[in-house]
Amino acid sequence: MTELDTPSQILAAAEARFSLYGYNKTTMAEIAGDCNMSAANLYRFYENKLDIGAAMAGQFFSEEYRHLAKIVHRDNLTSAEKLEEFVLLTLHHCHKYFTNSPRIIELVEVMSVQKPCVCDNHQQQKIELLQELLTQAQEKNEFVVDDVVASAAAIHMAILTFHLPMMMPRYTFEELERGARILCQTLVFGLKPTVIDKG
Amino acid sequence: MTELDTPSQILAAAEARFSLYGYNKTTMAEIAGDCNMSAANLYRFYENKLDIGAAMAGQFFSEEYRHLAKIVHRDNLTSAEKLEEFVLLTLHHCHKYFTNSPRIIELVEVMSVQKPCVCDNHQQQKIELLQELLTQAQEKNEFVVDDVVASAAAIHMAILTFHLPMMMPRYTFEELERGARILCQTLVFGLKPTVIDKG
DNA sequence: ATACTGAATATTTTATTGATTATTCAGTAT
DNA sequence: ATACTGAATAATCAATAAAATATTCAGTAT
Repeated sequence: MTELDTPSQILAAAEARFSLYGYNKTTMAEIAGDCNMSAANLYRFYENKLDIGAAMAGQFFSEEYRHLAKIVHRDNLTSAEKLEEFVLLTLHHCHKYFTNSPRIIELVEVMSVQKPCVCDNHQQQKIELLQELLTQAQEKNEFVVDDVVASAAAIHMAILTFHLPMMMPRYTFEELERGARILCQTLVFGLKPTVIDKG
Repeated sequence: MTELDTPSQILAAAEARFSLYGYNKTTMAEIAGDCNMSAANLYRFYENKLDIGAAMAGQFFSEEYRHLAKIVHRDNLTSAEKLEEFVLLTLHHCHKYFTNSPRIIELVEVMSVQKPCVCDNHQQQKIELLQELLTQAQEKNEFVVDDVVASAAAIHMAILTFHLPMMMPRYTFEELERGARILCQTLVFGLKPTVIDKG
């Protein structure tokens, strides 16, 4: 068991409290107490409580990011499969935390209002993964993409429903999963019939 | 100038107040005063204040619906053009009210929490228009759609960004419009290259 | 009966206060 | 100097009281 440096120790204590009691109900004094230090000392390592929350949300987001990146970098999937896996993983991640960890959702909601850059960064990273996916697909001649940056942004807008916690209660999980699959199918194959030119 | 019946007169007075001062800041006494009647009398025509708000939101929604229906029923547009017009009109409507009429947005937000059926009905109507669009397209051999109901639901999920007021401040209008166009293009033509089978 | 009102009651909002919590800082220990 | 604390201050939250508002209803006028 390797020793944690003080910032990590603080973050671990905060994570335990935030997960169990929520961001708002956790006090700096409690986090400090768990670390056997005074509340004042926390400020030597984090600017304020919001920064501790941001650090934890950052970890949470980067966990999702690593999974998504893994999908994009796998070499045994077609681009179409990668896109679908990408969207379904996004949905599963969001749905899982929405149903099982209302405390984490609370943290994310606080951040999206009071520290939006944390969420914005995560969204931007996901857009960049989509760009990478499209660029790969372009190179393998699996997709034809005129403007990778613009298309990634558009796809990201389209799959918003599947990573907004507020959308989870509006649909059943099955509806969302079905919608995600059909949307991906449509994005890949299009609504137009495939032209078979026998000439 | 045709005389308004009492319910319409009340609704007109409420509309004026809600538009100018917002739903929450408008009192039943004020609406009644504008109609030269007592507050108690309003209850002979509407169950409560929420119902007056719902009636007004209903008008607001049905205005958008009429415009969208007009697009779906036009006969000089291809299905692809209809889909794009549909999404762009949705975006323009949302953006216009978000930027020019924060009071209307307030009303819609109150309804979405306290009388969600009003908003749900509107969404359902829009989904049905999309179903109609897809059915038409199917008949004209412009689109190939396996399951019209499921596809309409999926497309509706995908274009959510363009009718959620909360999304308006996250992007510039140009970004949203560009995203909407590219998304529609992608939904119609797909990301895959069109197969030209010369066999 | 129908259309309405004024006054009574119930509910919601707003303002006020006290208590809790976040944050700062002067100062102690090493 | 570096790591930390206790106590002071500032900001936020929770409980309450006061005011405003929504809603009901007994009753008046036509």
